[in-house]
Amino acid sequence: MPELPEVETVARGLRETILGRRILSVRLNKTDFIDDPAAIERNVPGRRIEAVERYGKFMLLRLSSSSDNDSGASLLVHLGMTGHLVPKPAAAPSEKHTHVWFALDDGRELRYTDARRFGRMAYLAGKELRDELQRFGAEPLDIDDAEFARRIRGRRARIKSLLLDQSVLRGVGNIYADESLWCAKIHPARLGSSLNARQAAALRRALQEILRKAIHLRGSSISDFLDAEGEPGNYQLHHRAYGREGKKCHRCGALIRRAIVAGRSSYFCPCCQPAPRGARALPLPKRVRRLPPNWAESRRLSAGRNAKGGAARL
DNA sequence: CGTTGAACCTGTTTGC
DNA sequence: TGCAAACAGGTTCAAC
Repeated sequence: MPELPEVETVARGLRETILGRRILSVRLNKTDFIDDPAAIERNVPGRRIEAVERYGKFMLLRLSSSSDNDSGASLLVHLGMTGHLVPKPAAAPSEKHTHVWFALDDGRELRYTDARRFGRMAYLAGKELRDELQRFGAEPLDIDDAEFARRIRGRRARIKSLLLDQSVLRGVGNIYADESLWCAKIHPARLGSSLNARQAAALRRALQEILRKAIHLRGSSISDFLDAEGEPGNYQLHHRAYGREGKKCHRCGALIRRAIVAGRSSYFCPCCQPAPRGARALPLPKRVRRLPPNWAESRRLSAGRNAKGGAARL
């Protein structure tokens, strides 16, 4: 589910709702997605949430230091594909697949729910934390043309693979990789080293514009993304490539195609995004893929929220 | 270096 | 209708 814009949306929401709260206690259900469950039970209770930051697709809950050398001690939360982190009144019934409850000092609980448990949670401080964060690449919203070109044009891997590689850029996932490649008219199977400076610059610009706009619209809700208020995002209404196999390209009218690149479904316009040698799209399916279950619901909410601009059609 | 496929786990959609 | 296969926005690891 969550890529950079979705995680940013959740982080902003939490910043407004739980900043400054003290965590009184922790309750755990399944723990196979937690690095060291005992470390959380031991270190988190009694701490205050002093900041909520996003780092790539991670959320960092910065905790007040309890004593010694644990300054900057943080709770790292990665939502995986189906994770939700939402504060609820302690009396509210817990959703299915809730695995962590942080009791707050105001009668609420910050709850982590994750059906697939592809997420990750860890308590990290000091060098452990620094080492963990160091593994990741540049922040996509901050990177400049020179740095972007350095990280992309020197590589022989496919551009799609590079965009998804968290040690190259932190926070880009399948949706925003495809959307920015469509916008910059670059085929996902192109090699990083095959892009000229102009194309790299166009891609960096497309990526940043799309991420900013997606954050503005509170992320994309394809099936089950919900922000920290339990609301879906609206950016899925602006997708130009992702999930649009067999539909018309908004630029040229050709039918959007799908191919597996870097092991992931990749959507592109065969006309605007010319394929490198050997890259082939999958045959178009007989029937267009069905819309995700809460599409109508998302559209309804977006209609209310963005009253002015007729929401783009899928 | 880079690619591919499998694995982690559950829910939903698709295809026969 | 029913059931099995395919698929899902993520990451990691082994094997080649």
